[in-house]
Amino acid sequence: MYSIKHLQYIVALGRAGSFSKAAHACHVTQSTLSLGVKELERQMGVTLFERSRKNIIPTPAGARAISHARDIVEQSEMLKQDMESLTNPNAGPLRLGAIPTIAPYFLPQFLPTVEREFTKSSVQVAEDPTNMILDKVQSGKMDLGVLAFPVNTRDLEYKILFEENFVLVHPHQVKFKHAVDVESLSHDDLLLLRDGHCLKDHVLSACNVPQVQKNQFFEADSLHTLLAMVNQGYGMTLLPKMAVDAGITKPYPHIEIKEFSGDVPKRQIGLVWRRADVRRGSYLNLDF
Amino acid sequence: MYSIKHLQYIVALGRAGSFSKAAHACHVTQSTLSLGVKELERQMGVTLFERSRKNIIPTPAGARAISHARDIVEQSEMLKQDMESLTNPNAGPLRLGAIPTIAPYFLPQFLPTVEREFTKSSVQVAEDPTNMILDKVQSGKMDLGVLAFPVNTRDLEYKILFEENFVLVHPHQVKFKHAVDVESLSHDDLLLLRDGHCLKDHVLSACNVPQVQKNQFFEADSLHTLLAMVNQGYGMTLLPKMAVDAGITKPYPHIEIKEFSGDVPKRQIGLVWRRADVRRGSYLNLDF
DNA sequence: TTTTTAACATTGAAAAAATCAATAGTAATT
DNA sequence: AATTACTATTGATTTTTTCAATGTTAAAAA
Repeated sequence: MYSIKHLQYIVALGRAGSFSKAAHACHVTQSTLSLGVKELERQMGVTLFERSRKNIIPTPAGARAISHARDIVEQSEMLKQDMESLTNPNAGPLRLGAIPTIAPYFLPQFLPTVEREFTKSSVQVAEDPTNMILDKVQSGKMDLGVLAFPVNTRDLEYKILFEENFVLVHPHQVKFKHAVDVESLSHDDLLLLRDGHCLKDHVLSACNVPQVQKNQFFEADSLHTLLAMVNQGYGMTLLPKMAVDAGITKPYPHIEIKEFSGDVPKRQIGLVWRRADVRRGSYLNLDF
Repeated sequence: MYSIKHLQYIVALGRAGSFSKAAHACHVTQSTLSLGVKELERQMGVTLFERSRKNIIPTPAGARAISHARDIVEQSEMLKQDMESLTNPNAGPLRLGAIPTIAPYFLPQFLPTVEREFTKSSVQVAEDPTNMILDKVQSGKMDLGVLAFPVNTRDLEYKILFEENFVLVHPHQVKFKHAVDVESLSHDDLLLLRDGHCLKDHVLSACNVPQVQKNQFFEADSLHTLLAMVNQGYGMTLLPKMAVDAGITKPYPHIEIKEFSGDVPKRQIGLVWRRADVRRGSYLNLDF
């Protein structure tokens, strides 16, 4: 493989038309440049320059080589500049992923914080289910995941940002006289998301229902579907308070919200990333 | 300056996702590749890869670097291939120049010979006066010149191809009873090309006219102008026989051609090139 | 837990390459 | 014939590259 230094030599020699001048331009001695050019000619198996006392003229092959060499040297300069602009490890795009039951309500509030920490980065956001996020972060296709905990983070590092309370969402006609307690809820009336959504697991766990016991027929794929069902009186569900605060229940007139008393069911929202990520320190700085 | 070899290492590492696999792909040991990548990171002042046992993932800067590196390595491969296709020194364009009083009549016959010798080259032809050709050949802007001799070839090498006789071109009304002799010509009736055309010098020299003596009023810039004047009866001129054979006098009805007897005036046609030109050997092969 | 395995990092020695200063050689010029 | 202005070559020195062997570490297996 050729040496970029040698390629610089022939570019300079083509420009200067003299070994000594070219050597001076390259800040090396004439013998060094002579040897460098000779070595390139040996490697290429081609004479690159006609030598005479008067002037040094590229052969046809030399002219081609110089033109290639110019490109290569230029690209190498660009690479150098590019790297200089990236000495801050926080430079470069930050690929962020969040689960669907968090993204719409949490990200609008959280992104400004992220952008404050990553001023040199463009933030790219993707919405994916928990396992997809874990896969992508682990494989390097994504940098930072926003997840609901508890979750098995495999060998990723994580940080809890805050706790998120659940609230009860029930149809108008169902009446609760006083405060509601998790224990008093009928498990059979619970409407839940489809398998794979971590919200389902977290709700079941919050209500102390063993995963195996529940085998319900109805499975929604989004909170809106869930709410529409509640609105029709088919049952009730637990929602993250944050989603309710964001107004997700507004379109459903027959719905009522009730906060839990006593042992409030909750889940945690947090971040995951690769332990070895160069931006690890900045992830740890992120708070909410 | 970065080493292309090292750039190959990071491309391979980005592809393989493992130091040992990348090292194997590059036919070096793992430690060599590790050191190479480390050295690049030192030179760039940036961490290029997240290292962990599981997988090696490019940092944002690393991804940029790899993309540049791929380009550079690829260009270097192209350069190598290009040079391999040019190991024959006769490859590459052959830039040929001929003087205007030769080009139209001689080149059509001569070019096939040239192309037989330079099968790997495209031949580029330019028409220039003698001194321009000498300048261009000397400075490397042109490779091979076709000139009329004698001429001062400076430090260029040359080769005579053949001798070219002059013929007399005179108006119809001027009668020559027998054979014409150079000595018998009236110098005052000679029509000549403008200064700078070597044909003028050669004709004058062929007719034994000292350069200083002639100070004529009329100076043409092409053979056609000259012939038109002869056709009108303004005088006579000498033309290369080759031009006449090519039919240059056909359009002029009042013109007559007469070959010289005795000491026929003539000039030589030949080639010039730089002594150091890699294709010198092939130039010497050219014959006519 | 302990062992094993499969990585990457580090080390030290040896080989290869790059560099320079000095010198030789060579056309062209004085 | 001497001088000048080049490029080529040489030999010593320094730097770089490379490898084999070893160290280290985290995950997987026993």
